[in-house]
Amino acid sequence: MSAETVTIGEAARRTGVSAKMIRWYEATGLLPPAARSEAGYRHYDEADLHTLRFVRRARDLGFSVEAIAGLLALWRDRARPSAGVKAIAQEQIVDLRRRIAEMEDMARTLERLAESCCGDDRPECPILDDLAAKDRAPAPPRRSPASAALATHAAHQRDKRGR
Amino acid sequence: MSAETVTIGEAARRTGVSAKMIRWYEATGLLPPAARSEAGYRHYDEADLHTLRFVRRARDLGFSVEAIAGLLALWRDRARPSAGVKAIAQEQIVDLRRRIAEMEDMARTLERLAESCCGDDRPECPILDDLAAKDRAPAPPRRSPASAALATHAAHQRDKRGR
DNA sequence: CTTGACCTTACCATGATGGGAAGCCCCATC
DNA sequence: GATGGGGCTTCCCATCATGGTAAGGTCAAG
Repeated sequence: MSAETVTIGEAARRTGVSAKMIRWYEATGLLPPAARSEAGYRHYDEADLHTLRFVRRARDLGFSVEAIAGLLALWRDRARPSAGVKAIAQEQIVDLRRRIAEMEDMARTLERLAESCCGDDRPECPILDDLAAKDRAPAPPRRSPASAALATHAAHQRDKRGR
Repeated sequence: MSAETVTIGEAARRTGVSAKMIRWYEATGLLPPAARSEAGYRHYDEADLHTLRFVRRARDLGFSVEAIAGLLALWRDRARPSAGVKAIAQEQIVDLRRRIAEMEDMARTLERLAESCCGDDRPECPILDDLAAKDRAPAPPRRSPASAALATHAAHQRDKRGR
C-alpha cells in the first residue's frame, strides 16, 4: 500500500510542479501537510498527485494561488453548486480580458511609433519624441487596490522564465 | 535659478511618478543622484521633471526599468542612430504580443469551459472536471530564462493596484 | 515656539518562483 | 560494512516594481 507512494522529486517529475513549489504550497496552506516517512521525507500517493496536477492545470490557466485554494475547496466538496466554480472562472476571464486589453493598447501604441521611425543611422526618432513629449497627463488617479484582480499574476512570473 | 526647483513630493505630483519610486530609481542608478539642499532635501528642476515624465511614459508603455535605462541613454545621446531605439521598441512589441497570445489562450480555454458549465445549484461542473483531468502532459519543458522578456513586468504590477 | 506637513533613511511585504548552503538519509557498489 | 553520490530536509536570499510604516530631521505658517 505504501509501496504506491513516491518522494517529492518523483512527484514533481510526474505532475510538472517543482519540488520547491510543492513544499511552498504546503507551507502556505494551499495543500495539507504531506505524509512523512520516519526520516522526515514527504511521500505522495496517487490522490496527492491528482491534486498536484489539478493545481498545475489551474496555474496554467492563470489562476492565482488564492483562486486555486477556492477551486480546490469546491473540488473537494462533491455537493457544491457548480455556480461557485463558474463565478471564479468568470472573474478570472474578466481579469485576463482587462489585462489583455491594456497590453493591446501598449502594443498598438508602440507599433504605431515604430512604424513612424525609420530606424536607420540618423538620430531623428519619433519614438523618443513621443516618450519625451511634454503634454502628458501627469498622474492618472489610481483606483483602490481591490482584493480581486490578483489572479493570473503567477502566469506573468512564469512568462518571464519560460521563453 | 534655484527658485525653479521643487521638492520630491511636488515632482511626484507633477510627473505622476511616486516619491517612493523617484528615490528608488535614483538608488538603483536609473536616474543620477538628485541635487540636494543643505538639509539634505532632494530638488528637481524642469529638466529633471522632463526626464521623470519620460520614464513615466515608458513605464506606461510597459517597458521594464532595464529597457528604460537603455532608452534614456539613447535619449541623452543626441547623435544616436534611431535604429537602436526602434530595436528596443520592437523587442518590447514582440514580448507584449507573446504574452497577449498566452493570455488569449487561457481566456479562450476558460470561456469554453465556462460556457459548458451551467452554473446552477447542481454539482456537475465541466470546469472542475477539466482541471482534474488525468490525461495531462506532466511537465512542459521550460525554455532558458533569457535576459530579455522581463519588460512590461511593471505594468502587471501596476495592473494589480490600479483597478 | 508649536504644530503639522513635508522630507530623510531604513526595513518589511507583496507573489510565485528559482538558487544555494548545510546537513541528514538511502541505496548500490566495492 | 564502509563509502560515495544523489535525493531529501530546512533556511535564507534574489527577483521586479511597488507600497507601507516607523523614527527622526526640517520648514513654514500661526
